[in-house]
Amino acid sequence: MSLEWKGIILVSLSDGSGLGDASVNSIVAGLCTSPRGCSSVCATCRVRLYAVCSALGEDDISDLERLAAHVELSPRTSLFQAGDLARFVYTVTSGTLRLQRDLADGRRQVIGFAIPGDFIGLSLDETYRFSADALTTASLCRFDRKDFTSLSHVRQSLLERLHLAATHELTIAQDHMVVLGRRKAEERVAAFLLRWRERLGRINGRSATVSLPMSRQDMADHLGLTIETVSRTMARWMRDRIILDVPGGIRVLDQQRLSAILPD
Amino acid sequence: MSLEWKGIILVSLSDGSGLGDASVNSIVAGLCTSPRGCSSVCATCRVRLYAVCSALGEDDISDLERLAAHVELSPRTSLFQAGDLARFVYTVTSGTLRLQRDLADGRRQVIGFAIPGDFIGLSLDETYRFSADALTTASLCRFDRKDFTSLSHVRQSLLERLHLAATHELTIAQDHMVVLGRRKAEERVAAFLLRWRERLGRINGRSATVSLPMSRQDMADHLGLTIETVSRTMARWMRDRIILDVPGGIRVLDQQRLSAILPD
DNA sequence: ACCCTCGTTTGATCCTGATCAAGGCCATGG
DNA sequence: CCATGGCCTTGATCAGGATCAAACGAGGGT
Repeated sequence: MSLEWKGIILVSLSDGSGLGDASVNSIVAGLCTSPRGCSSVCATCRVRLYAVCSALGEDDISDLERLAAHVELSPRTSLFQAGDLARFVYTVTSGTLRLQRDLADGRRQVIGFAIPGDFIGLSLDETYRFSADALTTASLCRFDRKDFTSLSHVRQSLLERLHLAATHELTIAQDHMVVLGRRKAEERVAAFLLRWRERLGRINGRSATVSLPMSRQDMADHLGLTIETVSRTMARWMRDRIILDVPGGIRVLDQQRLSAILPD
Repeated sequence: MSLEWKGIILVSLSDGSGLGDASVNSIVAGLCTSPRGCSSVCATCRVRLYAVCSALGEDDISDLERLAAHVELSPRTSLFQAGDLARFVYTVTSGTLRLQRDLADGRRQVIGFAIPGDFIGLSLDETYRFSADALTTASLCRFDRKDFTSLSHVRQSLLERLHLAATHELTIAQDHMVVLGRRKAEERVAAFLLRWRERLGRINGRSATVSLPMSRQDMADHLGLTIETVSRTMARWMRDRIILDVPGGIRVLDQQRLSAILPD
């Protein structure tokens, strides 16, 4: 199977994301022979302390850096498709991606959304079990899966951090099972908004304004609902002044009532 | 919080499970000072090659064995409850357990079922996020969580195997999200039967007869359905000669048609 | 300005699976 | 022997959310 990188911009666009020249450097990191020169990339990385990379200190980070390639995606482009040969693993450094599985008849399940600091590509299989698509402009650190695995054998702290990430993902997945299996429509939407806000808060700082880079359809496919149900639910909350419609997201006006929708 | 071990039989009952005297020895494994004496326990363990223990060879297994305590549960007894202090991790050696989360208003989500070889207790939290209850008589190897973690720092292969288990669990959880989010009632039941059969086949050998130690209610709570829907669906399949009712389970008569229910 | 398109909202109706209710089966114990 | 209770099955009815349908509104292109 050929690995086509549809829509990937391999050269950083200096789009004001703050990475700027560092991103350009990172593209050639795999070829970089100067330890001093390479270290500037991870040194300026905004997610370094949240991502699996945090496992490695100043002294060891260059081992990882040598393996890293920088990837930029434009909105609506695919990082990989379910079934593709799983050659790479990724750390998201900016933007939001959608992870989904598709059934033969067109039904979709959005497994989750990946945001800065998230690790993508945990898999036992030789192929990816889901597709990953950029919802916004997104940048990622790309590692060859084999190299990354090898390094994790040498630097045990990296393996520990990887295991932590997997366990964390598992917890999230199990939480979501409860939502999908036993929550009513309104509760599902509330659960999503509250958790999404919480997640964003952990990287951006807590805010009443919650950006929603995904479409209503994406939310519906994540929550096992239809787009109409999601739309109606949120419209009702807007009438009730629980949330406010803002461009690119919503603002939580009444956290109390929103939380109260979710019996726990 | 006090740790009450409701219903746990600490002494093996020699119930014909094949562990017999070895189980009795394992209870005192934590105190055992003779390497020769202790090693007999893991040496005769039927799940050793499937479980996380497989990470350790003949030479290192005694390290793990020294930490192990053997636990037996009678049917309908609890191993731990959601919210309990997570002091231990477990490997199932025989029997079936039900893992579930409960909502305040009585709704339940069965996260999954644990069978021989499965590892229970992966968690970031200080407390368990779900309850674990025995459906049948069950035996488990119990490890102090701290000790187990420490050992995994020393014996890297154990950490690797643990990470493998977590990743495997994650894959299963994500598969189940698709079932809960996008499958119709009939497809959910079919998906469950087929996967359960597959799982049992991996440890017992493939068979048309599938034992179902869980109740209809458990299946319903696993699949996000009601007991009536599960019952009606299986009753229809029995009329259609797709499956046959046998005590304690079912027999698959027509694998073809059962698989065909699941568009993939 | 116009029309497209795409995502979203809103309304009307339908249907799958939930809920309510009753009865069957079988093990246990008096 | 029958009473009890747990679990399962089956039937009747209901309703939450899906489906069908139409209109809206914000870009973007001509």
